[in-house]
Amino acid sequence: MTEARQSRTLPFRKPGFGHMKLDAVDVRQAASAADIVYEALRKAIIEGELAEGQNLRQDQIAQMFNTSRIPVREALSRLEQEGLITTQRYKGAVVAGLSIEEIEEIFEFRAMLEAEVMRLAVPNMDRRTLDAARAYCKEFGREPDPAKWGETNRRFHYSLYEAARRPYYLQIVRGSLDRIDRYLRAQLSLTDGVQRAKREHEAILEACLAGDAELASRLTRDHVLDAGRSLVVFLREERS
Amino acid sequence: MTEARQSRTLPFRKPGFGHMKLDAVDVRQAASAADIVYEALRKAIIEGELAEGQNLRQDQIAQMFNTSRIPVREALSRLEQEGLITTQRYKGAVVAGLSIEEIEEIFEFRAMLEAEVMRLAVPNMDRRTLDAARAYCKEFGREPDPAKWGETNRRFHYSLYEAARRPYYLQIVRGSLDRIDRYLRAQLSLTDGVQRAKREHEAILEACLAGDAELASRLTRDHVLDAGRSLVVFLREERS
DNA sequence: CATAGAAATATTGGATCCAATATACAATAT
DNA sequence: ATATTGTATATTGGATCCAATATTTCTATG
Repeated sequence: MTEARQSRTLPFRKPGFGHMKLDAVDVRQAASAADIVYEALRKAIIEGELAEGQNLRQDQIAQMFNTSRIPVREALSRLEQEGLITTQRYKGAVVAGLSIEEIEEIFEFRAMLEAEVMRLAVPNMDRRTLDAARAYCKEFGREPDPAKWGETNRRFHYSLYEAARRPYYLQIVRGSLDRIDRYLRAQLSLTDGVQRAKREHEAILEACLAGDAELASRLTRDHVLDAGRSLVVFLREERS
Repeated sequence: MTEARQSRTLPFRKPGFGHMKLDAVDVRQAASAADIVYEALRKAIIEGELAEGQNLRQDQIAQMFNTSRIPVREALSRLEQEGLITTQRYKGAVVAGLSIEEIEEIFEFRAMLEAEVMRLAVPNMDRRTLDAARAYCKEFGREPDPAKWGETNRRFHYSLYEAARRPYYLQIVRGSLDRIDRYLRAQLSLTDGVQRAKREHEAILEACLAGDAELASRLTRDHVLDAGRSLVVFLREERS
């Protein structure tokens, strides 16, 4: 709910009201019912709370949110556009599953994309960015709860990527990460992935601190590819 | 309409009916009203028939398609997810405009992405792909109607990119191209862009025929960056 | 008992209706 | 005249209703 509103809330300051110390919120961008349902479903799918193949009944979801099916349908159509669910006419929506080939392709894509974003980011990294990244890196290393690894992992990477100042790139990063986040979380939880991820994060951070864009980029690429390979091994085992 | 249905139609063949030569369509995936509205609006926006900032009244659109506002709203929410329109609660939707900075960023992104796709595609190009690409290349060179340049341009590039056999990459290519296609069309029509594009297409095709992935990739990158630079010059002139 | 067909039920897609909000414009006050 | 308030209209967001389709259950029949 808060998240939904935040996602539509921009810094807001109408001119001529400087004297009114009224921490005002731009009401025009308050979250609609559809926004709330969309954010909640997206989160649940990304975090793996809804299993792939799980049916999403409009009526049931509407009742859970105390609303009608209309906002639910709008949320579902957005999720489908994003690739997180698939729908069949008159049959309904299910949480999208990915084949191993699709997962491999998305990891390959992410490796390329995030390496490039990192290359663009390093030259813009200031003290504050690096401090924040260091904090998130430590947080990831210390986090004992596997359920939170996905989230802290994402925060660490984003804190660095933001320095690239490329909103469009980041939007694509978000989309591609959304699609495979569930699997990544499973891999972190169920293998030795965290130890390795931790070491790789530290190496990436080091390269950023040293201002070595080329190295940071290459390490990011390898980091993503490593996770992908490890995940694919894991899935081939699981799915056979 | 046809396009809408196509986008949901996958190769379909029920077993046990091999003798029935009845080019059957999977009715389950027939286009819904929302699909039709979505495809039509998307096409109109991409081709620049709807000017940026143009507002999209639900009722008006619904009447144009002889339907109610419900499918229109679903189409609009998909378009917003894709970034082709922006909406404000209780105020409605308008065709999204891009700042010059945003346009530059998307071109930079495309240059990276399409160069990579080309690198991956070249090793898989067979005779048929190359013949098709050659035909599209000629078609682009011969096309006298500026309104069709955008379309033929896209066909040429896609025919090569498809060899990469990377559906996810292609989906992202489509999304990024959708966002700036309008401007690209304007640039092709209103500058000497076509002549240059034609030469560059031929060079790219040559590299593909020679099987030189690295060269084809670099030429693709430069091709996109050239178009972007030329467009930005044009827009800075126009918008000042 | 197994199975094909029919009836009943559930679910989605779309139309219509109502409420919330925005916009345009008139009325009023300073 | 200008600014502010109130009112009418337009538009969107959401609820409810109906039609189209899918799924399940029941029944008849071999």
